[in-house]
Amino acid sequence: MEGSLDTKPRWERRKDARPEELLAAAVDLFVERGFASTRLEDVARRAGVSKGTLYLYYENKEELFKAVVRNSIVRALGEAEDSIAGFDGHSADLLRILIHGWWQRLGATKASGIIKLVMAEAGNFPELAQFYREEVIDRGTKMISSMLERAVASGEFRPVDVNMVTQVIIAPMLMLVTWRHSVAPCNGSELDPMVFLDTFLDLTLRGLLPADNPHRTSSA
Amino acid sequence: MEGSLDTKPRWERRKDARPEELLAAAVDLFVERGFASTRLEDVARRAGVSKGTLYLYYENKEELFKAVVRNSIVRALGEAEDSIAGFDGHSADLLRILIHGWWQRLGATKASGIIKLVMAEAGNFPELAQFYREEVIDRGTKMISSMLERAVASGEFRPVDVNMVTQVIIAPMLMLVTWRHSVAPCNGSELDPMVFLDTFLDLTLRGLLPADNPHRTSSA
Amino acid sequence: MEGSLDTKPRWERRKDARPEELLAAAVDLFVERGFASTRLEDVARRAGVSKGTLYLYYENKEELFKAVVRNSIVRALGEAEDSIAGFDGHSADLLRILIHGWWQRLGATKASGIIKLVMAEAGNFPELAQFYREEVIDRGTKMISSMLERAVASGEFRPVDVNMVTQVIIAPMLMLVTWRHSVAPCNGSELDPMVFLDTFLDLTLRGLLPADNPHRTSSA
Amino acid sequence: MEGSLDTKPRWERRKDARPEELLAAAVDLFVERGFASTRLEDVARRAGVSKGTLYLYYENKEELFKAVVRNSIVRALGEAEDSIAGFDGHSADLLRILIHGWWQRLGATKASGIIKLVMAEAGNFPELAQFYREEVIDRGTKMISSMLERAVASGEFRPVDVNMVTQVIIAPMLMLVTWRHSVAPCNGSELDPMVFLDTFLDLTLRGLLPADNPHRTSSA
DNA sequence: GATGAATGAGCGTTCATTCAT
DNA sequence: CATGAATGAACGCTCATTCAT
Repeated sequence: MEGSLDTKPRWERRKDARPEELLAAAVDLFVERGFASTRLEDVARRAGVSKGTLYLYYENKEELFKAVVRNSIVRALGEAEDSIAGFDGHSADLLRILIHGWWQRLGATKASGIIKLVMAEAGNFPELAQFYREEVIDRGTKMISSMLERAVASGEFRPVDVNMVTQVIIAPMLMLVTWRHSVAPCNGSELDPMVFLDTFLDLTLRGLLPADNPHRTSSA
Repeated sequence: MEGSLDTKPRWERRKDARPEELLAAAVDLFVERGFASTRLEDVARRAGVSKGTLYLYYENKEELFKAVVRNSIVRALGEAEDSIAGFDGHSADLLRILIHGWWQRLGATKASGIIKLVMAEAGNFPELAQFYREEVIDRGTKMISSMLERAVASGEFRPVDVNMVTQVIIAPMLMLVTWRHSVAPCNGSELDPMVFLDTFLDLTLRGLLPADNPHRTSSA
Repeated sequence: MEGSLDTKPRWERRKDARPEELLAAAVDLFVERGFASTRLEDVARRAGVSKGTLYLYYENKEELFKAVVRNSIVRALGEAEDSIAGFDGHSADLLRILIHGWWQRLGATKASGIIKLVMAEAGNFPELAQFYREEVIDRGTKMISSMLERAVASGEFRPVDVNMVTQVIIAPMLMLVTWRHSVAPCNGSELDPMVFLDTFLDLTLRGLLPADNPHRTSSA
Repeated sequence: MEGSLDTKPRWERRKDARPEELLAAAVDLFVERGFASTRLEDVARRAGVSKGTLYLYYENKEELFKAVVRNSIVRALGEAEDSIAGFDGHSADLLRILIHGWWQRLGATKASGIIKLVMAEAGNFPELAQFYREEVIDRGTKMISSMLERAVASGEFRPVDVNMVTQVIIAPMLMLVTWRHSVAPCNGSELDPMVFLDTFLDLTLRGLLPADNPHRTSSA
């Protein structure tokens, strides 16, 4: 029964897999070496193909990088948006879910290195900076802002400066990423991400929720 | 009176100034473009000398970078060490002085971009990473740790896990740098550094000082 | 009645048509972009086949180009030879027929771009140059020369330096092609080909025909 | 006395010579192989330098080509303009001087291959096409047109369609170039350029000059 | 026969580094 | 000391050609 679902010749099945294989190799190297210092030939070799093959799937280095971003960060953003849309409960719990989901889907994965990389190198590659701003920053910011607005409007959260709080929420995630990829490797220091995020959540929710709200503790 | 301090002919003073001029040009460009993307020709041009001259003073790109680091971060570290050695007062005040001094001498200056740069690119340049670890990280860590140890030994601070607290103290400084150079430019967001650092100091000292210690408030 | 002429199944007729379709696509692109700059992938795509298929019909790029030349210029040359062989009249009229036929079958068609292309690029592709010399230049020259010799021998034309006159006859045709493909597009200038060719014919025949020959005017 | 005029160190004299050496190598190869097929490494090697050196003098391949054009065709155009400005005589003689000057300064030199090259390849390099149109075609056309206008206004030449005649004058020069670089090498044929140009001049001037003008014959 | 994925040699361009002057 | 011309290795990208299916 399963075999009947895939009647393609082997090389065609390979072709379907290629983009994924190339992206996998690309994330690894981009994270290891940064955008500028990653050689496409190395990406190709790590994916087990020749340099030319890479160009069958991605127009150039920047497009490859965009694909990596779309395949990790943008995808996770979409999933987060979906989980917001489908969520039916208190916004405090939604915020907890988002932050934890971010950690599991991005923060803890190799892809988080991409976030650090963009912070480090976007300045030198204006087209990438624009792409990242449009497809990640703007969209992510909007997602959190509108969630906050809804929560404020419904009275779940106290009236706050939504844009400011959005920044406050994003900050510790970037912090964690910086830590993992820049500080820890230089430093050997430890920082338990879950403890850090939960501390942050408790603190922030204490500020966002109206007084004496039972959602204050994560055990709620 | 002034002339007696510098009897060299002008061109020789110029010669003595060269390294400084080169370093000034180099910081600017390293901070603007990162290590890999900075072209030595641009550094030389900005310093008003030829490319070859640069090599008279610095063996190669990495040595130039090291010199930049020594001239800013390492120098500031030395000054901090001196101010510790010469300090005669309560360790809580010393910590305040160190943090504020860091902000004034490094955090608020262009050189803070170097810190971010190292976090971003050190991975690609192992020799730089090693240099930075030895001359900045290890030394800075040791400085803070020994200060803490002394304070704990003297009873000024409660007994704490010194290594852990060292990390806790370093973190917000890195945070601030990351914010200024990576987040703010992508984000337009604001973060008042002094407020941030003071908040951190109050919070941390509250944890470090024995109960009911008058040094708890910065006005003490 | 029509069906009886072609009893093959449709796909097989398609197969027979492939070479023609490929050649058609190839002329277009060679003329548009030149030999070196034409990508075989584009030729294949324009013919509606895959790149690999092209290689089933033509060994490589040069062979494809040769086929294009054979299918246009060489074929026209053959037809011209036939029309000479089958011609029964005065050589002056034959020359008129040849020149006009050349214009209709080649000069006015896309294939004339191939002539220009050879003039422009043959230098870079020695094998093509040799092929073109053997199959076009030598043969065309011989055709005209022998026609002239016959006409001189028969007394239709005055005794002339046959090789020289051959060049004189070829020149305006190349001129016209150069004009259409190299000068006009840079220049917006016009040049009525028929007027040009007729002027040339009148002029040349005036020189070739014995005095007071009634064939001097094209209306004869 | 002469030595005192050149006190530069040898390598500096070399530097002054480099552009010329590079241009010389470049004309040769561009004419031999065309624009697209000429490898910059070959140009460099022929000039006796490394590939990188070429880029010290010319930003890229197109700029190198433009420099070649400026150094030959555009320069000759300027000289022609000067000789028009400084000319004091009958326009028929001026036209003769221009045509003969063109042959000596361009037509008979290697640079004439550049003209052919542009006709052949400009289509594939839009920026080059634009450059050539602006700096050569437009300027050259304007030069001839205004000369004709002046001659017509002064009554030296009969009233004619100036733009049309301009094309008529340019045509045989392009013809000659095509002949030398495209036809002759394929053909072994000969065409005495001076005879060709003089024939053209006599013919054209016969059409331009008022009846019974003594300037009709070049011996005038 | 037909496909199209894969290859790899080749070229334009950049830039840290050297060295004759 | 200072110069800046010269080098050459490196890398992004292209495309004719091959070959497993």
